[in-house]
Amino acid sequence: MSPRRVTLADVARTAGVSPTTASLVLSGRGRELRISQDVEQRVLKAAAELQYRPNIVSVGLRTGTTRTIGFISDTVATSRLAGDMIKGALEAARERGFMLFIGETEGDAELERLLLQAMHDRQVDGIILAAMFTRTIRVPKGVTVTPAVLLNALPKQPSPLPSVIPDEVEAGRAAARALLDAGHREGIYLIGAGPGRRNVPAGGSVAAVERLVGIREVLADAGVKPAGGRVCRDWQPEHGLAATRELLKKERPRALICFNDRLALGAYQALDDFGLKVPADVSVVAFDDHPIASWMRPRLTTVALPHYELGRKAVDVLFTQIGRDREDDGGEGEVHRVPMPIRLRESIAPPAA
Amino acid sequence: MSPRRVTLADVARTAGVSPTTASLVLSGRGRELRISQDVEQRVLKAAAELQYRPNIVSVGLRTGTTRTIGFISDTVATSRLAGDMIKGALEAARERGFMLFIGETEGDAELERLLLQAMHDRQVDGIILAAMFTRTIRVPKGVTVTPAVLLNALPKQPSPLPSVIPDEVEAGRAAARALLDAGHREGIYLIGAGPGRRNVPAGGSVAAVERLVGIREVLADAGVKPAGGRVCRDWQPEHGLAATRELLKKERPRALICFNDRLALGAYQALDDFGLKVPADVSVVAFDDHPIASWMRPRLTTVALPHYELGRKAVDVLFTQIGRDREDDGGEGEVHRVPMPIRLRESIAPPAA
DNA sequence: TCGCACTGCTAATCCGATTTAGCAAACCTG
DNA sequence: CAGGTTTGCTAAATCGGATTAGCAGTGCGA
Repeated sequence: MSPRRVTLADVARTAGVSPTTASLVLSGRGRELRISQDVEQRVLKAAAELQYRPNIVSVGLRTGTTRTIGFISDTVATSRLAGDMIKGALEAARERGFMLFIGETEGDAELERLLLQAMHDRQVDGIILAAMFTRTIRVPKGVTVTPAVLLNALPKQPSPLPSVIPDEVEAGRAAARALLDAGHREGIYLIGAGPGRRNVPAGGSVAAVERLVGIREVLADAGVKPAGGRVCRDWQPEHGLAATRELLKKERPRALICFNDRLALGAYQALDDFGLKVPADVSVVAFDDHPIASWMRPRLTTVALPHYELGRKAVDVLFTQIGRDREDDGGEGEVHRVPMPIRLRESIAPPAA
Repeated sequence: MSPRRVTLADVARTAGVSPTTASLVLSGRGRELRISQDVEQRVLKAAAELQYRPNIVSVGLRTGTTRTIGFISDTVATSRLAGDMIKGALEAARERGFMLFIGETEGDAELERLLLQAMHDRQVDGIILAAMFTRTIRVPKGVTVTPAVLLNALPKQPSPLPSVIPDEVEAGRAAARALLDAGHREGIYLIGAGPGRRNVPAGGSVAAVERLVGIREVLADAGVKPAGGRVCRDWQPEHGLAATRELLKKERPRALICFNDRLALGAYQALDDFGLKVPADVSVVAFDDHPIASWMRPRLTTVALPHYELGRKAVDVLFTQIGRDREDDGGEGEVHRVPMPIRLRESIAPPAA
């Protein structure tokens, strides 16, 4: 062990005052409690010289606040997306002098319970419950004893917890608008879900439902109707490949709205198989802004999931919860929607004449 | 706030004993200190009924151990790779009842200092210093006051800290062996580094150096010499594309060893441009097992970076450090090498006759 | 019957801060 | 100059456990 941490008592001793006085000065309440300028200076000087830093564990025991928040997600590692959420949360927390505990449940309710316990045992000041893919989740009981926020998730049952989610409806609108802006009116097909409002994959994906709503709304407003669509059970490249191949056997699309970038990757392959060029023959727009989107040739225009911003926002919302005097815990939690910016790249062109 | 946490005093009261006795029983030292069976049972029963859980903050203050470890990396979010490392560390820690603080320095030494401070202030029991890309790092002073481990990194200056890194040399051997096993002897080109021992990109990438060593060793042992190689300044798809195009203008390779999967993605594109088929015309093997490796067509054979295992191993090593009585802190830190498994997929075939 | 060892438990202290209650000295005030 | 107020600081309690020192009560031998 190093030469032992410097404690408040050490500071008090070198300043020649009592620990009480030292504490008062260092917590900024010295003026208020009539500590003289002289003593104040001595304490400050001693603290600086000794490089005193309060022991947060001790403060935590006494005051109950540990300047720590718990971040529990269903999956951290599956994609870089979660990493960005964590990063956003991390930075927002750090700016306030807070640290993050992280935990991963892998969808296991028992593990979730254990993690929540472990965090409560460490007296976290608040908890962020994050989902990798936007979806509704069952809010575990025992979360509400502490300020908490749902991140990228909505409560399955009514709950007072606030949520932070991407604005998927607006994202759908943006994708559709991008095609309309390029002049597309016909031959617009959807890959992954649609064309009907109900044509969504099972599993309660919020993204599928809301993106579809936004797309249909903008198209309808422009008097355009999607020429067709394929629901994909899962949104992996192979499904995009299969669905697009299927489509190309019978139809000749002018534009594809793929429900995520991985589907679009498969769609590119299928288009290539049929000798169709992106974007000259077929325009493609997708969602997520996964790293592959900028590796694909031509680079894919896509509506980005703002993971970093979601993480930051969750911390912001959590802090307003912490700040609040938790009287008003009745009612439904607010839902905060974070904008999804469109990344215009090379996969959209005006329809060939 | 919930109905207040149950404390040891509560347990003692309902069991009708002193807090001391309750503490003794619950810490398992009851037998040793001659607490009667009867009392022991009463305490246990009371604890179970009240669902008592010790307040770790309090224990931390008294004993100095918080069942918490700090995980500081240069980048969390840039790739899913870090996510897997964190996941491995997370699970290994959880199995021992430990939680993880995470922090991200983004290469900023000042931020690193602040994070280390923040973690020390919270009395972490140990620290993992992780790098995203295997490399040598300057060990910040002040780390050694606590048990610590370098993850995916080697100390730049001599240091007593142990390191956990992927076994890149063996990975290089495995990649070369895979080609030899398929019957390749000629026209083997390296993309990203090589062919000479010194032909590595600037920046001190451990991966470049060690993979190259392993590749050259196995090839040399088989009496084979690489037909050529291209150093790529950065290992992104566009560099792989450019380097491979350059190569194909003059040469007709039979096999490519790409120094990572993203280079291989570019190489695939270049090969396609020249009308060459993988693996019929050219076999390709790479490193990392990035998610794209299994999305590429044909699916890429690659030597996997064992991020998950690296994370686990770092925690294991850290615990032996924590367990140790830190007398023997002289000498160099041990280096633990984690095997990199090869993922055989579809991108290697015997050379055409 | 006294002293001693042992058994079984508890009182008191400590970890490092915050916070409440209060005390001595200086200063007024009439 | 006694009595009250202010000023400026400190003692002591507290948070929730772990740990050390020690205290009754019993049994046993001399």
